Amino acid sequence: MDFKNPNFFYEKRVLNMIESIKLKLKNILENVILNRFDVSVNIIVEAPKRKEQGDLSIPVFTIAKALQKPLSDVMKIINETIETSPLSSFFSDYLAIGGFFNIKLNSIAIIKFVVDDFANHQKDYGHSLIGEGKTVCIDYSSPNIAKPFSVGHLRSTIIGHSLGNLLEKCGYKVVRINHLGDFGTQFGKIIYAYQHFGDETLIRKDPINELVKLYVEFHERAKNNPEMDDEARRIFKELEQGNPEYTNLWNWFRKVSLEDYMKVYEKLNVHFDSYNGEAFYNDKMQPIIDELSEKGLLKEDEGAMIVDLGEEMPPALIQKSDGSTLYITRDLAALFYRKKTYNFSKCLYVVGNEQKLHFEQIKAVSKLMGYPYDKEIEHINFGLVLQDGKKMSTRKGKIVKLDDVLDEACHLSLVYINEKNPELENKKLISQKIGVSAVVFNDLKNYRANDFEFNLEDMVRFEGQTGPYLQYTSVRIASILNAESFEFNGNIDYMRLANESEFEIIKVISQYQMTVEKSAIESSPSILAKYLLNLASLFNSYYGKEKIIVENLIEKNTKKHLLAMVKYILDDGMTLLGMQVIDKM
RNA sequence: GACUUGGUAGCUCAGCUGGAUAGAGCAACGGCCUUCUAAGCCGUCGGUCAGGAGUUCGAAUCUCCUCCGAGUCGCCA
Repeated sequence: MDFKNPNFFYEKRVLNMIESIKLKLKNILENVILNRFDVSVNIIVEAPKRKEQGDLSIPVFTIAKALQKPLSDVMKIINETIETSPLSSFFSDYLAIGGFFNIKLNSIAIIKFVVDDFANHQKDYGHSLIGEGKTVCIDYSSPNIAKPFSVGHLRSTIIGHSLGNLLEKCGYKVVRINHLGDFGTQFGKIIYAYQHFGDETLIRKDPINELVKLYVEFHERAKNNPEMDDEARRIFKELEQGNPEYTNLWNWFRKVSLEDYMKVYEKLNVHFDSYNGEAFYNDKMQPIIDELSEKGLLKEDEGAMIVDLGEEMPPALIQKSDGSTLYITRDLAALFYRKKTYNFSKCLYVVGNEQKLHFEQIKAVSKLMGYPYDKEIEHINFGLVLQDGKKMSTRKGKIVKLDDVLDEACHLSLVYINEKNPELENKKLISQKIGVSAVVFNDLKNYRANDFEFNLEDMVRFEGQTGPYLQYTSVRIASILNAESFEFNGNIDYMRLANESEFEIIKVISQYQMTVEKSAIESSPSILAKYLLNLASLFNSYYGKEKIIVENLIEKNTKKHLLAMVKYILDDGMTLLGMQVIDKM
């Protein structure tokens, strides 16, 4: 281990400097204790809760207990070990508080590292190599044709989009797949409804909304006429088998729906590599069914074909008693197709909590078939969009269209601009970027698996932990940095950055890469969202008490370096979340 | 009923591989703009971490039980 080598901490850039120090410290202490006492302990090196307590902290209780020695003796051993280790040059002070051995970092060394690291990488600061050479497929958005793009699909869309960005930042090759819900019994229903009580001219005028009306009406009528459901199933089966009349209608419905979705994707700035939906796999299911049959996994039950999954899970229904296929059959076909086409190392499905069982079944079936996909596919579940504590549904006609939500948010941000900065140019365009980003951030800031109460008022509130707060922070910095020319020239006063408020910011900056990796690995954009809020808050606090544009040139330049780093991370982070960056608001 | 998931400040939520005095934002109240964007900053108020038991030097975090909410449980997706 060559701690003196300046490149030591750049190794693969897997860990930032402080994390790296923590890990080395842990290893050194564990080794010393193992060698001296022949006792193996797990030593924790963490950050203390309060900043007066230093930068690193080692709880000594467990070690003392394992060694059966008093705390003070163990403290002494730790102190000696650290003092004689090459790490000591990164530390400036040691404090024993209660049962904790705390360490203050040598801030100058850390600051130099962070600032140099940043200057060397700039545009790809925070970029990681953990995904190099690996491909990840992400199945997200996947709206159901002939249904409006609801706020329910919003979650899948923006979580998936953000995960794609995060994974790319970590070096993965990402394949973004919009697995359109363009097949299934619902099409039998819509076609039935269209043929019995639809109106072509109305649909041409306002396609999506009319199709939704038909769908809703079908369900209302079917309540008292259960034979309509049988008829819809029959129609779908014929569609599956290529009935030309139904296929034409299907094509039409699909086309107009997709045109509608594209408008939303444009607003959200979301894109896909593939729009192969369920229908795409219509001719790719038979080989799967054959293989299941050959492997003796398929059996008949009440006229349907199922795969028995044992005690823990209900059986997977592969083929209905009328011979038509189901969602899971098409998903299996899609899985095999994606593996063959993209050779993914992971395939993520950004789909709601309620489909948990479905993905458990897919894993179980593929495992029974002898494939390792159960380890490669991952259900990125997310919570329901609730309204007044209840799930929103198109069947009951309670529809909240995403388009309306976005418009409302944009409109409100325009109202705010007129209030706060009426002279601003391009108000309309900027208000759209603020409004859409507010909706995106509002969704991503909470842990995805939890339910989500849909509240327009909270969403467009532009105070506190919101998208506009992040944008506003970036804008404030932009207005300083753009006032006169600035570049990273390294002409700075490191001592100044060692002041408490500056060093706090430096430490957070140094955690950016690790935060991005953690967000990507845990598929949790909320981790990054919380981090950005924290960074913005630290900056705003700093901004409130420090003047940046000062007479002293080196002081001014030093502060600008700090601001430029903060701004880069805010902008890069917002982009990763799928928000838009602006320089005036 | 079984399985999954959640219950932390009035509201929205962090924190959960056990660590120090449980944190933010909103709301309420009080300050701060002749000086880099006040969509901001500073401060005050606010908690039996659903309840109980257990493990531990130490529990919001782990285990068990109870209560409450949500989701899922073959011919929808």
